Amino acid sequence: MGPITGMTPDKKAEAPEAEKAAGLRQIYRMGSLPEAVDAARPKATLVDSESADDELTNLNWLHESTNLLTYFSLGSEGLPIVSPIYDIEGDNVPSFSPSCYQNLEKISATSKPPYSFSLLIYMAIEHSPNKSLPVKEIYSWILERFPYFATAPTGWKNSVRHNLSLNKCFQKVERSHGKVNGKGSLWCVDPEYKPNLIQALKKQPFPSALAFYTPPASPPRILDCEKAKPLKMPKKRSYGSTFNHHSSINLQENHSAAINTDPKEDHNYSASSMASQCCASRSSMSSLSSVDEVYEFVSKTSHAGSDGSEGFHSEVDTDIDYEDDPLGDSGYAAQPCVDTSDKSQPSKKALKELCQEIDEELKEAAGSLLHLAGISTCLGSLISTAKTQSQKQRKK
DNA sequence: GCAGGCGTAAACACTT
DNA sequence: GAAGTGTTTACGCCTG
Repeated sequence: MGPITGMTPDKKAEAPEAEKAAGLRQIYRMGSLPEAVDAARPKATLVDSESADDELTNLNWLHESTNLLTYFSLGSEGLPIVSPIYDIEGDNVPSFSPSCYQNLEKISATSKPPYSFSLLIYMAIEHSPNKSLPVKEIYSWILERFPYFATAPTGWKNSVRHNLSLNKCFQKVERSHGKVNGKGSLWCVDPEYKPNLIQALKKQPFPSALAFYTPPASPPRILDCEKAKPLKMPKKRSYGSTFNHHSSINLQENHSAAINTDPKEDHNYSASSMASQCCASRSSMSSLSSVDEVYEFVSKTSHAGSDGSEGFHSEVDTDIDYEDDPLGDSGYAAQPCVDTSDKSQPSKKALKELCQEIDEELKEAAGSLLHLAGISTCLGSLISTAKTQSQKQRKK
C-alpha cells in the first residue's frame, strides 16, 4: 500500500529548503536573542546559589539579556508572521516586536517553518477563540502565518490531516448538535496533552515560544473538546508518544513550566534561556502573589460584574454561527458544541454557562496580569543586576 | 546501530 | 461524480 518511491522528488526538491531551515536554526542560535534566551533559562527548580550567581553575574549573559529586553515591548502590536505562538493564549499577551523577526520573516516566506505539523496545528487551534477548528481553518491559519505553504506541494495538507488523525494530542469533536456545518469535524487539543505540546513548543528555536506563553491562569477551560465526547476512542498510535503523558508537566499545578524538577525532562531545558527566565520570573511570581488569590479575586470580581458588567470580551459576545461567518475568527469559535437553539431563550443554565465563561476569561486575564508582573519582575531584576555590575566595574 | 519522532506519499472509505 | 475529510499504512530522514 505504501509508497514505493519513499522519498519522492518532492522531498528531494525540498532538500535545499531543509538546508535553509537548518541554516535558519543556526541563525536563531547564533543571534543574541535566542542565546540570551538560553542564558537565563533556569536549569532546575532551584539553581544552586553559586551557579545561579555565576549566571547572574555573567556580563555576557547580562549583555545578551539586556539586548533581548530591548527587543520586546509590552503591548506591541503586529504579528510576527513566523512566530505566532506568542499569541496562543490571547491577543493581549506582550510580544516581541515584529522587528526582531524581520529577517526571519523574509526567510520564512520561502522556507519551511521550524515547527512540526503537530505544533502548527496546535498553534492554529489555540489561536482560535474556542480552541477548536475545522481542518480547513487549520489550513487557512497555517497558510496565513506561513506563506511557505502557499507554494509548497499540497502534500502538506495531507500531513496536517495525517497528524490530526494520528496524533493523540488532537481530538475530533462534533460540530454543533444536530447541525451540519460543512464537511468534517472540529479539532481541538486534548487538554491532557496540552502541556506536552507547550513543552514541545519550548524546544523550538523561537524564544517567544516560551517567553510569552501565558500559563493557564485558570483551571483548564471547559472547551468544546471537553464538553463534547470525542468522536473516537484513543486510537492513535505512536505520534502522541512524543509527549509522554506520564512525564508531562502539569502547568496547572505548577505554572512555572520552565522549571522542571524531573531530571528526565531536564534535557528540554539543557540550555538555559531568557525565555524561561521570563517564565521563571513569572513562576517566581508565586512569591509575589498566589495565583489562587488572583483566581479568588478575579472570581469575585467576575461574579460582581457578571450581572451586567461590561468591557470584558467574552466568547459569547462573538457567538456568531460558523455558518454565517465561515471565515471570521469568531465563527467556529463560539458555536461548536453549543446548541444554538438555546440562544433564543437563554435558560438559567445558559446564563450560568455564560457567567462561567466570563469567569474563565477573567481568570485568563488574571493570568496575563501575572504574566506581565513576571516580566516586570524580570526586567527589574535584570536592570538592578546590570546596575550592580556596572557599578562593580566602575569601581575596578 | 537502534528507536522514536517526524514528514511525506498513497490508498481507501466516508461525507457533503 | 467531484471534492473534501479522515484513517491507515509504509517508507525515509534525522536526531538522541
